[in-house]
Amino acid sequence: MAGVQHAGLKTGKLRRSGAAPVGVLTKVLSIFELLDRAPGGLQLRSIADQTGLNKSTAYRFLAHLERAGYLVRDLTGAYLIGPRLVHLGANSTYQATICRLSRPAMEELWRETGETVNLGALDGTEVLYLDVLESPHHFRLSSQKGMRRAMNCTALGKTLLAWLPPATRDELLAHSKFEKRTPHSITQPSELLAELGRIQRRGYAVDNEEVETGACCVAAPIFDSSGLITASISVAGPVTRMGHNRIPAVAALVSGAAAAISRSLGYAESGSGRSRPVRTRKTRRG
Amino acid sequence: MAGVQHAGLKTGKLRRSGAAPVGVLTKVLSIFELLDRAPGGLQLRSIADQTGLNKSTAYRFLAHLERAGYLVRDLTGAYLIGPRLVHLGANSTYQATICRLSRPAMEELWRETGETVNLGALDGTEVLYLDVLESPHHFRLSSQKGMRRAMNCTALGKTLLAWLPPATRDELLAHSKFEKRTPHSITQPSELLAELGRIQRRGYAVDNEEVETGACCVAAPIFDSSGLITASISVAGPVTRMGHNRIPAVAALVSGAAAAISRSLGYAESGSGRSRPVRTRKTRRG
DNA sequence: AACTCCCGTTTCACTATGTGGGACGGATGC
DNA sequence: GCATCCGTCCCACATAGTGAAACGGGAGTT
Repeated sequence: MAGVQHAGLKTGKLRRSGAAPVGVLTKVLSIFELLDRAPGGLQLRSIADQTGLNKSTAYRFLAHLERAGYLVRDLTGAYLIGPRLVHLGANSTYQATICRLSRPAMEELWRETGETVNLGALDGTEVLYLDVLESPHHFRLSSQKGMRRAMNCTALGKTLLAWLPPATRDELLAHSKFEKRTPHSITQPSELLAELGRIQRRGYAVDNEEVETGACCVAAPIFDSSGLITASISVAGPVTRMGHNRIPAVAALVSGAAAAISRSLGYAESGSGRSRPVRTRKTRRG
Repeated sequence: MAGVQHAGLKTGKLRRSGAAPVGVLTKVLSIFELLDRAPGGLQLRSIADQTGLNKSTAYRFLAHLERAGYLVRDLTGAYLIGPRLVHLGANSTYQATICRLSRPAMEELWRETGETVNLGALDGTEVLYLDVLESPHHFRLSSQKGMRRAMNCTALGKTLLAWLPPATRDELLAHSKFEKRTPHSITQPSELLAELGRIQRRGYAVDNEEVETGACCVAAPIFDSSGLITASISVAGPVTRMGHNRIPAVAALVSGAAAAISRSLGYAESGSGRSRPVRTRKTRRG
């Protein structure tokens, strides 16, 4: 016990969701995240130091987690993320979760624009259409769930590429093939890279008759709680209804929907606080 | 203090960690595992019911986990495994962990047999060599880390196939091609299936000049804490040193090493405990 | 509208539970 | 030999977690 420390932040009542946090949980999650950042594993001592937990407390947690198969130890005694933790999300494909969480926003977008709404994610070197809501118009762009398309000529694909970490993106581009479906399709790598830069600066992607002559498409990125792009949402319609002057308005709606989905995935736009110290219990009378 | 006072056994020799379990952890992990088995998500009420937790308690945990990004909620309020949980093990590839944990057992096996020791895992439709310790003999079987081979003609591959869940195995076999590297290689699916049955009954796999004429290989399966096969370990040498009469002895050593690695991965051979009820705190009178 | 039922959320007094300083014993290194 | 450092274990203490009950609000029924 090192005296009273009120020195820390005295952020008043910033708590947005009601229930009080559980101390044990805060501590255990901080261990998870510490270990996630340490591929080589960590010893009890350094875990205790880096999380600010008491050595006994950390030990109790680690021992419990090890017995449960969530952590493993190597011969030096270092703790590593274990099999049970790695496989946790494996059953319910995460894509199904994204699909389900996106539904409300997709439906709202569908109502607002009256056009076909698509949800897509990266799958291998292609875009996989996770979900589609078709426009009620007779003249519409028809897609279907489960369909795949090349990255280079769709707004969904270009969006996914634009926000991918550079290293991942470059490796992906090296292995993917560029389709030329219309005269507008971008097939030059250098040209595509320039386009990705424009997209990122602008905040959304436009497919101007690049996949189908007469078709126009506007897409925005969806991020998860770790800040990585996990999916992309788009509105697609004939150029007759999606003229140049309508695109900014549609883009605003698509971006709004994408932001809403990101939020429900736990994405907090104020990309902040990497390492927050764990508050340990303090005796009341210091 | 009800319950845990003596923490059970006083066996100093067994490396079982003796720290008393943490109630909150037990409860939270039971929520994780419940949600992992429910791809469609679960409501607060049914989570509380199925884990035996009090509704308030479950709520507090769920709210905290949601705020931390470990869980997400769909519009009906159902809780789902969230992005942070899915990506937890993603940084340190799990294969690196297996490698590290296997080292001691591999080195012991290497000392005991004096032959080349291989560690392999399934990667796509092939065997990926995760680690290799080469025999000190001048006449030896040389392999290297990162190498890939077809499943059908290696002891490692046959082992991985033999213990795979049948559905996974069948799908895999349908998409993989069979190499015929020597006259002994098994290329008939029906013949391979029969061999897999023999392997599973026997407990280990033998490659008798199926990948290289004059080479012999003995492999055993490695399981993780969920009971799934995650890797395979083998000893490889020239038939001149690995004669038929030496194979049972080598197989015993390989199986021992495999079992040791499985144990360090959290595998408990007494395949039990699917659903244990969570012990909740009892009201005072009991 | 008014009533009912069923959830999720919040509250609050109580005490069982997690806590952490300290002790023990085994490695490793001067 | 002595000095460190580490993981493990112990135990009295008081705080943090607990859960019954109350609250609030949406959906269905009359």
